[in-house]
This record gives sequence, structure tokens and C-alpha cells, in this order.
Amino acid sequence: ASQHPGPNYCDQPQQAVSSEEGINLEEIREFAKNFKIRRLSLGLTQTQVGQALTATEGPAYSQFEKLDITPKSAQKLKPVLEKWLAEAEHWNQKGQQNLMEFVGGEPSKKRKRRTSFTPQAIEVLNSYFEKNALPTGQEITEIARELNYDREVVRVWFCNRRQTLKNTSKINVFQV
Amino acid sequence: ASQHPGPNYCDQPQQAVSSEEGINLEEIREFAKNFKIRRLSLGLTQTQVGQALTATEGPAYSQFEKLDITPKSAQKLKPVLEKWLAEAEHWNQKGQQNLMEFVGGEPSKKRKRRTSFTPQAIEVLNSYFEKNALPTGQEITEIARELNYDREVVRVWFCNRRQTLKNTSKINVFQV
DNA sequence: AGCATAAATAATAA
DNA sequence: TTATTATTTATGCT
Repeated sequence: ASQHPGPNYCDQPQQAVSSEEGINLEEIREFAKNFKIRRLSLGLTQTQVGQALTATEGPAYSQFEKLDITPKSAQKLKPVLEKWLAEAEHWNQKGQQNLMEFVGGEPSKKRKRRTSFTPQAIEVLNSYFEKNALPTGQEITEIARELNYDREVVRVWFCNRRQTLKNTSKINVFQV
Repeated sequence: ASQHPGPNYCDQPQQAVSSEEGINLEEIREFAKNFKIRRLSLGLTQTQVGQALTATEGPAYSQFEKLDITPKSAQKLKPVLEKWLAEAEHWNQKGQQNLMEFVGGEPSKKRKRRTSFTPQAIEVLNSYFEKNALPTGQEITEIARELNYDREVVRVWFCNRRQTLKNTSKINVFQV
């Protein structure tokens, strides 16, 4: 029977999976149930919580809204939810206004939208890279200004460029 | 009849024709499909076309191929795309250099040939993956050597394998 | 003719 | 910096 014990793309989610990897689904379900009760006590809807969390924690947690999530993410999410809820309860004690403010108005730190460089920009970046793969902060700033891209985006581009160069070069200098 | 659920790039809205405004959606779909084929024949990426068009015509092309666009904009965009593409093809006839100049970028560097793993190799990879979805660099190197594949290819395989696992194996942990 | 997934690369975590 | 994730692109296949 042990032909393809592996992760199963095609099947419906099963009940008792994933005790592998040390993730305790039962525990997570228990937590979720409890979480719901406490959420309802605060008079919050799933949507409210989901949106608040997405705002503060980024889209990685957006699945919460859909209640559709992998065991792994669930594991990661649990402490975050716990902390968030505790905080919410704390504010609630000081009055519902405070709670609503906490839920409602956070600055959003979603994941940055993936920027796509124009072919021209890439050409320029590459020519700089050839000359110097490790530009100083000053140089980065200048390149960014020349290309009219955000400085941070340019900096990251150089990081990634070095990385892929390392990954793809056939001679693996760093291997033992 | 259990179908695989798979990533849910959910269904297209099934409006047949928005006949009110005399816009023929079917025709637009047809055009988009055709456009993609011609674009690929030129060796151009969506990004390249998008950027070139954004430069000359302003934004909102990228949504076009995905048909993620209102019928109205699509209608407006169609002739623009048609004209641009025809022109691109024209330049291409005079040599790829001309095309690239027209588009505005560097000559297309070819992408790595898609490697196809033998079923045996996949079996081995999967068995490794089951035991450990996150092998160290050292382990990757060894697996690659054992299977006689390029190390980078094996590394990427693990990346993608994690990715699809995450995308496909969702359970409703928060189910009540 | 569409799908599965290999490849590429921007963003983020550690 | 290195390692990994997230997102996009496009190729090889049926």
C-alpha cells in the first residue's frame, strides 16, 4: 500500500493528516474554536478580524478571511492571532471605542507590489553591475535617481543579482 | 468523480456579449488569444510589451491579455494594440535588432531549456521531499549528484515543490 | 488548446 | 549576506 504515501495533490483535504512535521491539527482546531468564542465576545466579525490582520501583518494572513489555510501557515499564524486577540481584549476593557480604533485604523504594511523593470532599466542596471557588483550606498542612490526607481528597489535588485549569479555559475566556489 | 481542486484561478465571468453597448466579447477574447501568439512569435514578454506600450500609450495593457479588463477599455485598447503589434512585426522583418530597438530593450536572452525529470528521478525526489522538504545546500548537492542532474535544477525543484504543496494542500483549520 | 510545472526574479526572512 | 517565499512567465506535453 505504500506506493505514494506522499502529499496528495488530487484528494480532498483529509481529516487526520499532517501529524507529520510535528503539527498538531487537533490543537489548532481547538485554538480556532476558542478564538471564535473570544472573538464573538468582543462583538467582532470574521471579516473585521481578517481585515485588521491583513492590514497589520500583510497578505500572508489574508487567507484568514477565507478560512482557508495550510497547516503550516496555521501553525505560524497561531501565535500572531493569539497576540492580536489578547491586545484587542485589552483595548476592549478600556471601552469599545478603543477596540474599534484598534481594529479599524492600522497603517497597512502589505507586501510591496512586485515592480517590473523596463528592459531599458535592466540594461542599465546590468551594465553597472558588470562594472561593479557591489555599489556603495551612494552609488545606489545615484543609479536609482538616474533610472527613476525607488532606491530600495534598486538596492534589492543588486542583492538578487549577486545571488543569482552565485546560484547559476557552474563552478560552485562555496561548495565543500 | 473527484477532480483535482488545484489552484483556483476562478472562473471567467460568463457574460456572453454585452450587447447593449455593441461590444463583442467573443471577438475580443479571440483577439487577445491571437495577440498572445503573435507576441510570442516575436519573442516578446508581456512585460516588454506592457512597458513599451505604457511608454507610448499609457498604462493598462497588462490586464488585456489576462482579459482582466472592462469591455469598454478592451474595445478602446484593441486598435492600439493591433497597430503597435503590426509595427513591431514590421521591424522584426528587418531583423531582430530593429525590433528590439523599437521595443526599447536588449536582445532577448534565451531562457534555460525546460528540463524534464525522468519518472524515476521524480520518485526519488519525492521520497526525499517527504522526509525533508527543506534540504540543506549540502543535501541538495548530494541528491543532485545521485540523480545526475544539475544542482541548480534540483534546488529549484524543491522550491517549486514546496510552492505547489502550499498551494494545493489547504484545509479548513478554522472550520467550526 | 489547456494544463502542469520548470524557470525567472522581486520581495522578505533569518 | 544567504536562504526562502511569492509571483510571474512560458515551455513541454497530452
